[in-house]
Amino acid sequence: MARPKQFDRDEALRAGMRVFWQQGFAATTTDDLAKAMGIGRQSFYDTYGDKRRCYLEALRDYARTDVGTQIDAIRRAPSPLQALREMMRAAAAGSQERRSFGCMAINAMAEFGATDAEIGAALAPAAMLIEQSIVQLLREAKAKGEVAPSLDEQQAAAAIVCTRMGMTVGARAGRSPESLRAIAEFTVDQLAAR
Amino acid sequence: MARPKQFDRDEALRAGMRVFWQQGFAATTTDDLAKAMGIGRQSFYDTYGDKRRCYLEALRDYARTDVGTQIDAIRRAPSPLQALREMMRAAAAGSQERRSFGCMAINAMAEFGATDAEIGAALAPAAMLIEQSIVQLLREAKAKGEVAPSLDEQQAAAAIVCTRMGMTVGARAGRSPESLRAIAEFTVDQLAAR
DNA sequence: CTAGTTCTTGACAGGCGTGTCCACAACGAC
DNA sequence: GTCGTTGTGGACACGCCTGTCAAGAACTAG
Repeated sequence: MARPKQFDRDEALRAGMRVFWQQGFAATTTDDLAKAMGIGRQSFYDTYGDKRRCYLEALRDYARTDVGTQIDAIRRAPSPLQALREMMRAAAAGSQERRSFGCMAINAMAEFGATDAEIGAALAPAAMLIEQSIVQLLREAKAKGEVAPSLDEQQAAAAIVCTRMGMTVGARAGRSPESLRAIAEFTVDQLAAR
Repeated sequence: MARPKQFDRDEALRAGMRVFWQQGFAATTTDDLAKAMGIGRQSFYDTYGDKRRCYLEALRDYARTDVGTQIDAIRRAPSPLQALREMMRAAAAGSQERRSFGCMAINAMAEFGATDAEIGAALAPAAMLIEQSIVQLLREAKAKGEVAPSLDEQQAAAAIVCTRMGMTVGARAGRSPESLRAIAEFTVDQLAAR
């Protein structure tokens, strides 16, 4: 063994993640990253490989954390529909700054489209998991009579995911938290059984 | 008068627009643009100023055209709800390639967020117009009894806009046209009076 | 046909960004 | 304390990208 790193690898990665998240991949320079991470150029390359690998690692980490947070929130909710409501409300919550970041995964989709296989592979599992969780939630909601028995869970889940994505893009573009909140309530109310 | 330009200004701009649209601002080089436009470097700078101005001009043109197309489609529809349906279906239509482009305005929001005032100003009117058109559509739908009288048009319109944005991002990320189509139908069916 | 203006083409300057090299410093093991 | 190993900081090479320059070609007006 020899000299240990003077910074925490994961902590620095999270700092870099925020820069990528806000600015996107192409607009971010390695200088931006090293500065934000509080480390030197060489340490950056030694630790993360290069800009792209660092981005991919940050993106994977983001996706994992983000999904984890959402799944946790679902578990804590008292009922399936309430879980859904919290999930939608979350897109309207947080500080102005936090909302202006949007979602790193969505920003990545917009920046790269489906052209980049590695990035697609980093995002697909998370997207799948979220959507499947919502399907599951809707099944339970149906069993409890919280939504109409005729509801197609797959379709509904896909639509909800899209609405949430759109809310996040809207948040990044500056849509007001009141409006976002109203959208969240409206979307869930629409699902509620009548 | 002297030597006229050997290319059509608007046509070349549209070619450049497609490059920006697909790759985003930061990832596009002036060489990419000139090549795609079929013009020389100097002609590019003479005609459009610089990269950023060209982007702004393309974005404004995109927004205007896109809004125009959607408004036209609304006018042609036989009923308000049908107009809405067509609008949502449109996000699922087109070739694989076309869908993989997503929407340039949404890509711009994701790339720049609300930080860039000029870009925000280029997008805001179009976003407003679309959303207001949907509000109007919903009012008419309500008058005709196509949707429930209790519907809040503002909230509903905002939610629909978000869903549509999310569909477009999904399309860019590779979501299947069948799934997109199903989301479109589901969203409009949810609105229909019961 | 001539003159004046504008477009076009290729080259180029300057700056920025990425990734590497190297010398030195710091640390752990013995 | 010494040695071997590993992190750090500064400098640097190289390429790419943006925006400009200059010279020549093309066109219109008169």
